[in-house]
Amino acid sequence: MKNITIADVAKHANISKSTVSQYLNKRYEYMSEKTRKKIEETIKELNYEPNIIARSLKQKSTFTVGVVVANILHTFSTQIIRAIENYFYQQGFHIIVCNADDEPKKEKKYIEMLRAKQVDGIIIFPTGGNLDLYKRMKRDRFPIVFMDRTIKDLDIATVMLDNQLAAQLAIDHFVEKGYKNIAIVTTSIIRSISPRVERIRGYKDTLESYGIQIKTDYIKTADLKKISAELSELFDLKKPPDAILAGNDIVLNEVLRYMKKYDLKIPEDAAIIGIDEVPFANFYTPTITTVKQPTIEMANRAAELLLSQINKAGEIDTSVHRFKPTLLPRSSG
Amino acid sequence: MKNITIADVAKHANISKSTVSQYLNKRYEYMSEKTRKKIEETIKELNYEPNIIARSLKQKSTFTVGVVVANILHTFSTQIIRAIENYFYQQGFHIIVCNADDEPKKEKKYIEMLRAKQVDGIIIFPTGGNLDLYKRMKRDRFPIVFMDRTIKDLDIATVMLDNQLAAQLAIDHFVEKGYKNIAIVTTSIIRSISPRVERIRGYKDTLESYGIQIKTDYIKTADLKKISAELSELFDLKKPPDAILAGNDIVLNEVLRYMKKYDLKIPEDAAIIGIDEVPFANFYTPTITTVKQPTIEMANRAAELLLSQINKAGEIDTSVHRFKPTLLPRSSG
DNA sequence: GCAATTTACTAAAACGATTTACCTTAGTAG
DNA sequence: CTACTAAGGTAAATCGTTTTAGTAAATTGC
Repeated sequence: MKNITIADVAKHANISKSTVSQYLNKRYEYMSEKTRKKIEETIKELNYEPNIIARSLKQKSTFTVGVVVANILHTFSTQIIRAIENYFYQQGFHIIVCNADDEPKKEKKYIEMLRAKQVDGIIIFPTGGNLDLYKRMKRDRFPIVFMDRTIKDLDIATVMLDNQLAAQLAIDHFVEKGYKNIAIVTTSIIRSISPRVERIRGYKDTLESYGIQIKTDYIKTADLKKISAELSELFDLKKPPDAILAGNDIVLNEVLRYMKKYDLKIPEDAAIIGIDEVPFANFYTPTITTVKQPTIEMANRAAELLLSQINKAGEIDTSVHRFKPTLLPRSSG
Repeated sequence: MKNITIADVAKHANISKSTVSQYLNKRYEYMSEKTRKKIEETIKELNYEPNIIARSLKQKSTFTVGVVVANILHTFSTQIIRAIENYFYQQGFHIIVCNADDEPKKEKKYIEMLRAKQVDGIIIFPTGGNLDLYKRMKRDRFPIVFMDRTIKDLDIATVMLDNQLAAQLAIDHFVEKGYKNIAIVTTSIIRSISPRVERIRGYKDTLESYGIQIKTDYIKTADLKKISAELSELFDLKKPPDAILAGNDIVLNEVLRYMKKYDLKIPEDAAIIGIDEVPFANFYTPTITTVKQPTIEMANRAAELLLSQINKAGEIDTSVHRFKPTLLPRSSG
C-alpha cells in the first residue's frame, strides 16, 4: 500500500530524481526525447501521482486559497463562493470554504487554521470582530481581500456593493409607485456591519431627497429570531407602513413568512422589495421585486485582486471596489 | 517576512528542535517544568505557528477530508455539506468542497486532485461515470463514503435516502386526498442515477399497490432545460394529470415556475408535492407539501463512517445505510 | 585540433516538521 | 565503589518534492 514516489519512478526509469522532477514541471528543454518518453511511460506504468504536500513544503505555496464567509446561509454568500471557486478552478487553485457563523471567535480560529495550512491567500467576509488579526495579516503582507463588508482605516482591498445605491433604487421605485410610508427591516447592526449601515443610510438619504420625513419607527434592525416581533410592531403602528424594504434575503423570507401568517396581501397591505435576488422571485405570488447584486463580477474581482497579491504583481491595491446593483421590477412593489 | 520555524524557537529557547516538537505534541512527560514553561513563552514571544504542511508530510495525514458533490445547486447538497463540515470541525478536521457539476470528467479531476493533496478521505456524491476510479480507490483502501447515490457491486459504504419510501409517502398522500392521475417529473436518468430511478420505482410500485394503472405518459425525465417542455406535454394530454410529484427541489422550482407562467392553480389544476424540503415551502401560496430528507442524520452518519475508515477502527463497513424520509403535509397537495 | 559551448543529466541540500535511537548526568541499590 | 536506572534531553534520519551547482560527453567555432 506504500505510495510510490518520485524515487521509485527514478529507479524504474534508471534516471535521477532530479530529471523526473524536471519532467513533472514540464521543463523538457534539457532532456532528450528518449528520456522524456521513458519517464512518461514509467509514470503511467507505476500509476505515479506527485505528492502535492511535499511539493508545497518545498515551494512554499499550496495553490489553495481560503474563503471565510460570515454567514453561509445567505444566498449571496453561496453565489459568491461558487463564482470564486469557478475562477480559481480555472487557475489551478483550490479553495477551502469556512463558515464563521457570524462569530468572531470562529472566524479567528478558521483564519489561523488556514494560515497554518499555508494557504496562499484568503478572501474574507469580515465579521469585524478581529481587528488585531486583520492588522497582523496586513503587516505580514499576507494576501487578503475583504468581501461584502469594509473595515475602517485598515487599507485592505475590498469588494463590495454600492449599498446606498441599492437602497436608493428600491426607495425610488417605491416612491414612483406612490408609496410614501416606507419601512426598512434588516438584521442586527451591532458591530456596525457596513452593508446594513450603508443600506439604512441610503434609505434615509433617498427619503430625504424626496422630502419625506424619516420615522425612526419605520427603521427596524434585529436578530433574525426577533424580526417577526419587529414586524408586528410595524403593523401595529397607528400609521403602519405601506411598503417594506427587506435588507437581505433572509429578512425577506421572514417578511414573506409574516405576511403569509397574518394573511396580509402583497402589495395591497404592504409592497415589498428585497435586496438580494432569490430563486423564487420569479414564480412567487406575487413575483418579488428585488435589487440584485452583480455577484459574478464581484467574485471575479475579489479573486483577481487576491491573485495579483499572491503573484505580487505590482503595487498592492488597497482600495474599495464598489459594484452597482440593479433593480429587477416585478409585482410585489 | 521569513516564517519562523521550530528551529527558531529551539534556538531562542536554547533547547533542541526535538524537545520543542515534543512540546507541540503535548508529550510533556519527559521534559522539566522549566523547559516546558520556557518553550511556552518563546512560542508566544515569537508568535510561532506550526507549519501544518510540514507536519502532514511527515505524518502522512492532513486532517482534511474532501467532499465531492455531484451538483451543488441542490439544496440537499448544501445542507449536507454544512452538516458534514460541522461534524468534522468538531473533530479538528477541515473539509475541501468540490462541485462536479454532474460531469464525470470534473469529478475525476477533483478526486485526483484531492488525493494528490493527500486528504485523509473523501465523501462523494458519485456521478456514476468513473467506475474504474472508484474501484481503484477501493483497492487502495483509500477511505471513501458514497452519499445520496449507490453504485452497483462496488462494496463501498453508502448513505442514502429510502427513495422508494419517499415516493411512496407522496403517492399515499395524493391518493388519500383523492388524486388518481398522478405524474412524476425528475431530472434525467441517463447513467441511471440511483435516487431518481428508485423514486420512479417507488412511484410505480405504490400506484400498483392501489390498483392504479401506470401511464408512461405520466413519467417524465429530462434535463433541467427541457422540464418546461415536458410539463407542456403533460398538460396537453387528453387526460392531464391532477397531481405532480417533483423529483427534487430544482424540478419543483421548474414546476412552480411553469404553473405560474400559465396561470395554473395549485392544487386545483394540479396538486404538487416536492421531494426535498425548500426554504419557501412554509410561506409559498399555497404552502408546499414536501418529503424531507433527514439531512443532518445522514451527514453525520457519512462523516462517522468516513472517520472510522480513516482511523482504521475495526472492520470496514461497506453496507448501504438507508434513511427514512418524512412527509410534511401542507396545502399544495 | 583545441578551447568553448551546449546538451543531458546528477548529487545533494533544502523545505519544516516528527521520530527513533542514543547520550549524559544524577541518584540509588547492593 | 560499581552497576544500573530514570530523567531530561539531543542528533540525525525521515517524509517527497524542488532546486542549485556541478559534471561528463558531445558538439561547435575558428
